[in-house]
Amino acid sequence: MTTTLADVAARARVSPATVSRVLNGNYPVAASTRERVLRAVDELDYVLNATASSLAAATSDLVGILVNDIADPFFGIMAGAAQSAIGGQEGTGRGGGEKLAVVCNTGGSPERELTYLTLLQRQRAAAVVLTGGAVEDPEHVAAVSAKLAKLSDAGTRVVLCGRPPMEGGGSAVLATLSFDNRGGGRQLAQHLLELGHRRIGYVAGPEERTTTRHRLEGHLKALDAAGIKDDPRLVLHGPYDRRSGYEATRELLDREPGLTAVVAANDTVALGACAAVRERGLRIPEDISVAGFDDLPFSVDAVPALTTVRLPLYEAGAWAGRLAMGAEAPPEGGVAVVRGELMARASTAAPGR
Amino acid sequence: MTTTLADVAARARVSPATVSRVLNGNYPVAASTRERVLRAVDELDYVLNATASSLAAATSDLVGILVNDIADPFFGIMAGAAQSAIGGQEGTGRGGGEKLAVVCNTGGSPERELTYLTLLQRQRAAAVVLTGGAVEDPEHVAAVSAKLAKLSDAGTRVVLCGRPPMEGGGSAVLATLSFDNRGGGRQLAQHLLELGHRRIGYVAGPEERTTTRHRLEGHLKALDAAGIKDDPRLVLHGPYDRRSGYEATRELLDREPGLTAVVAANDTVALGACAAVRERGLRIPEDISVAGFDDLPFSVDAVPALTTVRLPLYEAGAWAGRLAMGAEAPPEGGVAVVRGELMARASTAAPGR
DNA sequence: TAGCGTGTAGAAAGCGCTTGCTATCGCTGG
DNA sequence: CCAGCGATAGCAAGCGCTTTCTACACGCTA
Repeated sequence: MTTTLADVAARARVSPATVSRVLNGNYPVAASTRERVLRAVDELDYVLNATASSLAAATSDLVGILVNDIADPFFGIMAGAAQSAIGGQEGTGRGGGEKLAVVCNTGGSPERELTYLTLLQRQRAAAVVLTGGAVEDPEHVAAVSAKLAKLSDAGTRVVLCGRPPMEGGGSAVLATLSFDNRGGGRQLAQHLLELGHRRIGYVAGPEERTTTRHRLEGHLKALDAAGIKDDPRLVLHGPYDRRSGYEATRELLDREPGLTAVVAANDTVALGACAAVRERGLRIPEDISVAGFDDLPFSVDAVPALTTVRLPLYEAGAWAGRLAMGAEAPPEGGVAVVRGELMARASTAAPGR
Repeated sequence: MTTTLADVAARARVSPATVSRVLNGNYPVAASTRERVLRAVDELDYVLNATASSLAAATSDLVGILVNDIADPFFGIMAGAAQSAIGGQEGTGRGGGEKLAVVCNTGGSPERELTYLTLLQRQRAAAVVLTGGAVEDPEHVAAVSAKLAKLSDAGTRVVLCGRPPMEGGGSAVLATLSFDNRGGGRQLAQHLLELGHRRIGYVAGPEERTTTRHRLEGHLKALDAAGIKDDPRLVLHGPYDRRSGYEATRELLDREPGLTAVVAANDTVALGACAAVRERGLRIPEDISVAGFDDLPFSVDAVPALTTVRLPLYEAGAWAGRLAMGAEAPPEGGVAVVRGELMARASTAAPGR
């Protein structure tokens, strides 16, 4: 059978209570006793039963990190950073302290998001981190809101990372780190406007997500401020993947021969856009400027290096992780806006024709 | 306070045992009673306490998926597929059946791999899936082996996906799905040889990983069979990222002016290689052929479309997921070799000079 | 020398659920 | 007409830990 606390206690000739206290290290135990217990633990190769601990102590060491797309580095970087911040606290944790940070892939599906939240609620998770833009369907928003309230009531710390603050039900959320997507979109558009572009195509993300909407709003606002009126023919929606950028850009190039620049919803989409531009025999940036968003690791390596908005994904993820651990006080008001930084690189230049 | 089974039982005017049986659905309960219970569950918004269930039933609904790099789509796709296969079993699971599939990012670090395995052992995980190449350090191999044996003894199903079979200690492993990396490397090299290439550079992955070694071995074996002797100057090691491909390729181009092809450890690395080639003003494939490995989604979209070896990552991940669920019998002998398929595309052609 | 704080260890009562066994009830067949 | 049986429901004993409260030595002080 599996060895239990009692086995260890018997071998160390102490009571189970003492073993528990040695392992959790939050109660004075004489050095000699401690050592005896530790030796017994080693000899028996004992591993604490986390389910029993959780039940008895009414706490859990599980931390859930929800992501929209686990195959997308945007989420991978944030999730990895959060996981490091959470898991990397102690090295020698014999029994206590160690959290189990796990990432759950919703695939962008609202139902799966709720399913995972319920599953984590069942586990009485210590914390939950929700990353990435939210779906804007009111019904779903309400359902998530209610779920988060329950979790929060049950003592689970809820942190949002790269997601806009919840309207209303925000009291359930410990902290929100939201990206300034609007501002980033604006900066990018302004950059292109300053270079002299006037006909700018925009390949947006999926229609119903907050991230998509905010980036696009920033873009359009900047154009508007420059006196360029919104032209729906120059905006195309699609998933956040390379193919979408490729196809939408071909379409844009067809629709608008006078196009001099394409802004993509993110860097991955931008790479697809580049491919489409090149395929037409057009040069970047001489004929068409291309810009992305996020500044993923490959973007600086692209040829030509991609102009984009740098989001501190790693830093934000790590911050979220620390907040989820309760290792750090939440920002003022519970909400922090994380700004992006324009990275003007070789893929954008003054229009050449 | 949080509502418990007993609260539900009281409201439905039945015993806790009956509520438990309704929720788990593995014992006959009269339809009328069931309905009464279900209504009470709904009214009280009751959520099962998974830690208590696990403790009492000595089973867990946690399934861990370990990956080397969560920001790499190679792992993201496998993990996502496994998670779907595991989580997508039931939709309406009121109480039972639902597994919590979670991914843990080791970052390629052997210590973190072991830490996660211990954490999962503590949770008495139902299953563990290890993905991706293993580190070859004998000490670490032994430690992992021992850990897996413990897990297996405790009833955790252990599945390897995209990882070579464990030597010796394989009895702890329920099933191994290993990629035919050697065969893939060979196919790629043969393809280039048939096109007429003789001076082929190779940008390999990190030195101590099985995946790296196997792909390289296949490559060298094919060259050897064609009478081309191993030239260490044409093989460079580096991490599995774009930058590595970029830098190594610059180096190869410098070292060997007669080079006509570059094979990269994987597609991401290949993209870096392409960038380096283009930067030199060389054309792909006219001047230099480039090939990758994995056939990640972006590879077919690259310009020119990347020649590579397609690994059925999604299928393998889903298979691993089903095995981890115990939903499917393991392959004959516990080991299945998953073969890759050569995708000859536009980035390779006969050498032109 | 009696009285007491201090430092450690143990006893035991749960934590919220599952499940083997028992009890009840309405029928059916000999 | 009653033993016997199938279908349900309840009882109660844990699952392996944590933690409160209690117990026991000491070594002091008054």
